[in-house]
Amino acid sequence: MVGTVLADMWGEHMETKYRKAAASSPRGLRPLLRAAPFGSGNDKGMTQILTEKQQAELASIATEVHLRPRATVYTADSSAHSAFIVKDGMVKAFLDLSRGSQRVLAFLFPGDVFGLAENGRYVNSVQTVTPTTCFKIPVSALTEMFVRDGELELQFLFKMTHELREAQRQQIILTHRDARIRVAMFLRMLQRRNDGSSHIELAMSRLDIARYLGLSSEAVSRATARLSREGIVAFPSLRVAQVINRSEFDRLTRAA
Amino acid sequence: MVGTVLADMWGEHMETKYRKAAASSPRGLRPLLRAAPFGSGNDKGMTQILTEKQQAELASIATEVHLRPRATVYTADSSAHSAFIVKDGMVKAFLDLSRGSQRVLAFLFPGDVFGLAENGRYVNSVQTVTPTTCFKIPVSALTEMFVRDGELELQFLFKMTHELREAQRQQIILTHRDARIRVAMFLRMLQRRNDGSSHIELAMSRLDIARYLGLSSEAVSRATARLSREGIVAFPSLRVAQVINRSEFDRLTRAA
DNA sequence: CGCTAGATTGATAAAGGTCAATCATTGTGG
DNA sequence: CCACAATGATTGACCTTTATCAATCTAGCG
Repeated sequence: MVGTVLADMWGEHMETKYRKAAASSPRGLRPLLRAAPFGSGNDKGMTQILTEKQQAELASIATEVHLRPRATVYTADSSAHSAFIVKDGMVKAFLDLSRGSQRVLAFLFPGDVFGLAENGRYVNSVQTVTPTTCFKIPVSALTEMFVRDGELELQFLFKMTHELREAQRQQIILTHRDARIRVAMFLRMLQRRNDGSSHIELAMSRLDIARYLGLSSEAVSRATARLSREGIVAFPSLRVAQVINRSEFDRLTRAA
Repeated sequence: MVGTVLADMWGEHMETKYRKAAASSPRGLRPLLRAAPFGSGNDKGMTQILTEKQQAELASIATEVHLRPRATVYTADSSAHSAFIVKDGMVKAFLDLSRGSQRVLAFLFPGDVFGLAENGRYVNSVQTVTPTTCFKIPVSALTEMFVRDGELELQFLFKMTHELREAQRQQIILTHRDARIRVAMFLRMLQRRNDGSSHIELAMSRLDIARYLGLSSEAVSRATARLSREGIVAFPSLRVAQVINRSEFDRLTRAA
């Protein structure tokens, strides 16, 4: 039954490749989680929070899934059997609203978790944006492991708390009327995701950015054009942003 | 040290009353959590998810805190030592932005958790709206308990996942341009919180609603006036809403 | 090298923000 | 108990900004 459902979603045209995660080389292919703990650790900000042992534990019940761009991982309301951790690439969580419009709720990067359902149903849909590798973990095995290993479970609690913060930051962005500010804050979010460099890779389309920021794609275009014209952010190509005027950029995005 | 910080926030003018939760009568005074589990339970939707034993465990490390309206529970960026569960009443989580404006991120009702920090700092501020009783739980004791009792921890994982969904629903609301729809969706959210009755109690001010919906208070006024004029929702008093035209109300709020 | 989906730019109209004034409600003090 | 003060809510006028529609341009990709 599970196989049937998965076959529907990851049909033959997807060219997905499965592999036991545990069978991989011990280091690079294990699940990682990016989040911040409750208490005050030595280092501030997000870091990898799993121990080697926890990674190995997870790997023992995880499967690696390789997906090409724009592949559907799952759709909202479908029966939920697995959770996922992004290993490499980028996916978007979204909902299709009534009249064909789409709202992007989150972009998920390596170390992010998605697919933790409610009442056995996924609450939103997830599609890949770039070529993506995910760890796929049966929810039943995961919850069993949680009960046995409270430390591992705690890492997931940190992670979900962290994702809640991200969603709340997104709320802040969405309440700003000015499209220029929304786009700038969005770029700052991507910047934080990476190393904080002024060079920002935009893996998603302008339309997906618009869907994420609650704007029309035209408004996003005009906002980027204006940021460029004002010498705050340069866009050397469609998929690259470069912060030019750091202080002005900070001023724009320092609304919170 | 903890006492010092708390004294700053809950000073003598607050008239707060402390009481060991465990010393209370066994039933009604224990912490409850409202959320949905990952898997498919028998009943859909939110329910109380803690067992009697788990409630007792929590109660053993919790303190009851009574707060009057508009009392500050904690402020953003302050040192975080305790998490909270709303027992009775209602609080708001918010952030004060640069030029005096305020964004309300969430309203928290009985069974909701707040105060799970990141890196030892609260990420937003929390104030009571109505007279409120909270269970106050030291984070250190809570995390220790988590490691011992994976089942209890799992309930908190459910809860935080559920709060993430709430935040994402809020994102959907915020992306709608029409103020009337935002207000209607907000009312529907409150409706779901309670028993789903067409009679909706509004504990918060219009201004707080505006801050939550990313609107001006004028826009909220106009939206409620229009809903009333159109015979969709009646407002018999400032703090009560009554859904009149159910089908039209559903149509407006059935954007997702 | 042309094709197609995505991105940009322009013009128009609708909707909410803002400023200002009035009304209502709550809480206080006489 | 009432009057008044103060805060919150509502309404109106005007203005800014974005959604929308439409046309053009660009970048990948076969």
